[in-house]
Amino acid sequence: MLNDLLPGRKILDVWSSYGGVIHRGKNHIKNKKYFSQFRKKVVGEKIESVNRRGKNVLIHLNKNKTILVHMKMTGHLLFGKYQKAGAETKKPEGWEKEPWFPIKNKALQDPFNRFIRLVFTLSNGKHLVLSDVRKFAKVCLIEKGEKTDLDDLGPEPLDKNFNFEIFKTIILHRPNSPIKSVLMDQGLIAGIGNIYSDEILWLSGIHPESRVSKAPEEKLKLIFKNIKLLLAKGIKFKGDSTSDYRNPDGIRGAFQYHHKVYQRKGEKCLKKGCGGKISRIVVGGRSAHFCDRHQKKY
DNA sequence: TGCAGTGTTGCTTC
DNA sequence: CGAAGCAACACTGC
Repeated sequence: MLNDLLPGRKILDVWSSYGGVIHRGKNHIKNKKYFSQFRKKVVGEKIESVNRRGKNVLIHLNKNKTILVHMKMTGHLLFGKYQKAGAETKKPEGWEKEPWFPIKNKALQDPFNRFIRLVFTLSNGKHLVLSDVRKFAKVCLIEKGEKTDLDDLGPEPLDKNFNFEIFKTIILHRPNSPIKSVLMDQGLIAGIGNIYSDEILWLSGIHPESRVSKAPEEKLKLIFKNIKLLLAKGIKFKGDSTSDYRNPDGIRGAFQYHHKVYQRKGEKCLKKGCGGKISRIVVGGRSAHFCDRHQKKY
């Protein structure tokens, strides 16, 4: 979607609401002065293309520079016409926390889009903004040859070359770990988060705490198949807006309407004829939802 | 009212 | 090496 909107536009200016939204190098190093360095390097550049690696959005500029955006829990990128409040301008109600607000666009005026921490002013009167309630999101500039977080990511699960044998080899590097933690380890496989791991394991009929090496081959095959299936479904429905996530046009994704287990604690299992109930436990520090009947623990 | 919970990840400690 | 616990942060819902 951003790849339809951004390429060809020039970055005219960058604004941020707090020092620290811009990070540098590997491992999340924060420093207020990085913002001015970042701004100097990207202003005047033209956006060539946009793509994704794992959970990172990559905005490629000319001269071998790439802006990396990781939205973490509550970040989302929005695109449209925005205005910065001044002495004369009046903001919509509820938008007092940050100075930027969208002009004449109902979807962008969604209350979950209020937390505008970073603004790229683009050519032709449009803006790319980052809304992020919890301020976990991270943005950094990658210059050619620099080491980045991307170097540590596992393969893309939707890549045609990512086959069952590769999957099996990768996850068996952590034979005694719970399967859910392994699926969510970005260094093993890139891009699977908490919601998708729960949904993958429900569909595969395997308990989130199952040890990788104990799971039978046919279960691993099922998990492999369902990773591809559910990530593709997530993309098809334009993401999951259980919480605050919005698409670049400000509109909700629809994957939340297709949850079978995530956040269904205490409700009936939706698998035909199962009759089980959904439980919630903590695995690897994250909430894990599963059916107490048809998800087998190995 | 207080506290658990939250599309995530990195650091510290053991 | 790996696992657990905590930290970053702000808000919602029970």
